[in-house]
Amino acid sequence: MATLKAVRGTRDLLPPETALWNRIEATARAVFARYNFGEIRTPIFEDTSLFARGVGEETDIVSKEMYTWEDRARAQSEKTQMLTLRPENTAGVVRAYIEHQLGETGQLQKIYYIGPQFRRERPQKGRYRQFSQIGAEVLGPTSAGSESPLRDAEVLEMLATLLDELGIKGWVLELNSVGSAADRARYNDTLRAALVPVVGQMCVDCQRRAVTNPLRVLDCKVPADQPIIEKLPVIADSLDEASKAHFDAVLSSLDAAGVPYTRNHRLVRGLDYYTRTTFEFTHSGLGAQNALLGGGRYDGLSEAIGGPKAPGIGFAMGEDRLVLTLQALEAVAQTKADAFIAPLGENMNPAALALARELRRDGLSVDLGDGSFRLKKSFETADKTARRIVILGEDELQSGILTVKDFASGTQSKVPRGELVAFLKG
RNA sequence: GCGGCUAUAGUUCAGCGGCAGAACGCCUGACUGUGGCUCAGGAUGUCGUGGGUUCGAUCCCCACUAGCCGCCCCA
Repeated sequence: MATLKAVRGTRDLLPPETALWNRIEATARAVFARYNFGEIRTPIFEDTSLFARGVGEETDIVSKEMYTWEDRARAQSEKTQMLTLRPENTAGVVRAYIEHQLGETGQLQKIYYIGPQFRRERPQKGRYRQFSQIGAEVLGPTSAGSESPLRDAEVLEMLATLLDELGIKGWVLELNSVGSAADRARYNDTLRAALVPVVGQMCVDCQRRAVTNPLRVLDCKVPADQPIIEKLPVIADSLDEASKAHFDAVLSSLDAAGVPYTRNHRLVRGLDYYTRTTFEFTHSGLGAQNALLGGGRYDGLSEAIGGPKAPGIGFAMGEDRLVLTLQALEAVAQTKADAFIAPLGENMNPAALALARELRRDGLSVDLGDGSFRLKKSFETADKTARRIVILGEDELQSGILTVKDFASGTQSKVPRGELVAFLKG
């Protein structure tokens, strides 16, 4: 029988790496709490039409990357339903916002999530079919200030803080505005027209993009095409006055807060729902998949899936990519237990468990060996998993004075049982 | 979905059309209640899977699977 393996694009996360995942998540939760965000947990699968309408039928995600299946009907009369493993979480959050009528509170909703997402792409480094995103959304009725550029700036400032606190050195914030839906349509026409005379000199991919999705031409990395792309009209010139003012206000708030950024006229994101501000935080250590996180404003998303007007802004961080970046930046240290208890002889095992229980109750992390181990083996094992070894033999049991050796210093001490906790905590 | 590279011990990797290798790690002992350093010894394995060529394939060929890199796209 063929051995079973994790399916393509999925993987197991093992210790000690999981400690890094936990640290990242704990740091994110702590930062979100300081900005007064609450956590949401939405289902891992949703009605397929949520993503079709929310993310956009024509996007790559919806058109070719979703895990979709027909749910089984339980009775003849029951209609089957198309379900999809969530490829991103913003649509689910907005669905929940609508379903629970959170707009009726009149308050700005500040929500974060941490969880797995699923896209059926070709796996490579930093790209998996099940991957984890940490994201947050700020949305609500216009009267709650959800449309304010201050919200955009605050989210970006929060992200700068979070990446700094995670210890991600060398991140770069790239910012653009894609304007309103009308602005974008106008720019699309402008771009299409500007491409007509030059597209013949460009790469085959660009010739295709010029027809299917002109905005994507801006993403082209072929060196020979760059001079042509440089001369194409930029979207900033197609924005209406309101979108321009919004973007300027975002930038001046970032300047005031001292958050560094670079404007990138060519930053075009692949989800249909983005309006006005779009951004990416990138890191050079990730290779081709260099985006640590991406996000933007989505003023029309709620309405697109049948809800009330609820402008919002949010982002999704690739947790897998944060892990890769941090692993490249620092060695992941194996955490060691405070003590390893080495019973000498199997008849000492019960007393060893009792001692371990005592120490653990006082908050110490304790590994427990086995009386069948020779002392040498206990030492070898202990040195790998703990900072100290506590020897529990007949002598120690009789006298109530335990032998403790510290591996870092090599010093050995005799410690009365009553003082052991204090000694190990010291 | 397309193109390129790769797949051999727990790990990192050599290797060759004719007995399967190294380093590190692991186990045992020198050392009977003392680890690290040292020394002596030991076990590593469907050579990714399936087919083909061949007297004989881990090696050559084909397909598949998986990983990595690039494209597409994205976190």
